[in-house]
Amino acid sequence: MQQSLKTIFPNFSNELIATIEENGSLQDFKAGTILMRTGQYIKNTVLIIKGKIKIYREGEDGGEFLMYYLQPGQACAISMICTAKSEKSQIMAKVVEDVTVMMIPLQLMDKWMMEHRSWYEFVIETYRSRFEEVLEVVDNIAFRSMDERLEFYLKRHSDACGCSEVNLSHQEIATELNTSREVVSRLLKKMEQRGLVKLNRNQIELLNFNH
Amino acid sequence: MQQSLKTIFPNFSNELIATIEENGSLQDFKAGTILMRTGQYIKNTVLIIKGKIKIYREGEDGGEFLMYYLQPGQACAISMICTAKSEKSQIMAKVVEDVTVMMIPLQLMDKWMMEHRSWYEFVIETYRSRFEEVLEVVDNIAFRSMDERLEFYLKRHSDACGCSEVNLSHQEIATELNTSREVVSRLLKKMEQRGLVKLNRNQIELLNFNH
DNA sequence: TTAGGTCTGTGATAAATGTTACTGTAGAAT
DNA sequence: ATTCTACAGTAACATTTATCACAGACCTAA
Repeated sequence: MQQSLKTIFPNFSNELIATIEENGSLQDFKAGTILMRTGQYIKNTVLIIKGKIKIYREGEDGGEFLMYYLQPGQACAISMICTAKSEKSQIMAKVVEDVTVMMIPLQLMDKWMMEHRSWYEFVIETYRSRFEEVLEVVDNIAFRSMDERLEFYLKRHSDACGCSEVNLSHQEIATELNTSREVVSRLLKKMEQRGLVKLNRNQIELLNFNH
Repeated sequence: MQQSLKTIFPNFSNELIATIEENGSLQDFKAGTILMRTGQYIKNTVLIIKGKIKIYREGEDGGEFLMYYLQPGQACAISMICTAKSEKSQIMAKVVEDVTVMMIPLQLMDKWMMEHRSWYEFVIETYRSRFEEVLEVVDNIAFRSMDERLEFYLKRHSDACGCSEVNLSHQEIATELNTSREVVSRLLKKMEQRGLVKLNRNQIELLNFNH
């Protein structure tokens, strides 16, 4: 286990890894599990060991707007930010591929900041990269039209899963972009005509996404 | 001066305040100054002592999308996040009301995190509140239509300036919402008919904004 | 006063997106 | 095989937003 933690978080010092193993608790969750809901109080910082998580912003009307993915070696920035004051979560986290996570009680998160340089740097880097990712999300919805956003969405999905097939229904995609299924269907059809994708049932093959 | 810094940043310890005064440099900028451009390297962390700054996300086509305001007692989260690694700025900062800022060299920002508990807490709280603010921006553009976004924009402006007059042209508002002047004019006209505002040249009076 | 600029209002039109309604197809369940 | 359901395609239409065109109001500078 020590070996694998070190592999996933190569920048952590050995003492930090030992401390994490001593104090953290390893937990598994199945795909589909909601790890965190908007408005819930946060009690742990979450490190992703294995699997994938999607982070959503929820609208009042029940929309689930996709913000970004969390992958092994990453951590939930919101959980880090909020733990300090045990604030409510501003986002919703859903497991999309069976995960193993390391749960770290909030008091330790704060304590380690002072004791472990590598933890401090990890936290700062997590803040930075998540902030940038959210800024990119703002770019997309503020400056781009739906067809560009759809392309970006598909590209990001393929980056995250490391494959060129998207196994999602048009409805699921529409929900995560906060638009309607018909719009997604139409735009995908146009992309197929442009030779960018091949459409099958419950699957979209990405063809020329070598941006 | 010590007195006034303590007033603006009440949570800072006395030692921290003394250290800031010793190492920081106080600078004034006129309204209209661009304090930071997208892509510039960041060399300082910026604390706002007096005045107001607007933070924008710039689009490739020259759009200037308003993210949030910075006010006395606050700091630029981006400058804090980026200084650690001397990264490029992802945003543009414009002075909208003559400011006095305290510039803090990036090495100190990092050093103080370990030495001053009140600085550490301030930085974490800055991250948290800015992150939340950006999430609210995402909400607006992802879930709301232009008329709601315009109302929110006006409300935020009046909150920031503490008055109920918005001295901006329709064109300026349109730019910051990334829409066109005509749309803003029309929506404002409708709001006037609903009794929410009174329209004058270069000025919008907010009437029933007691949300 | 006149000329030129900026700001605002508004109609006409275009384009993008959202909504409704209906169809057919594939696969699962019976 | 039949039925049921989720999924996908698409036409028709509504709404929202963007663009183009133009006119009048106001301000400033000559």
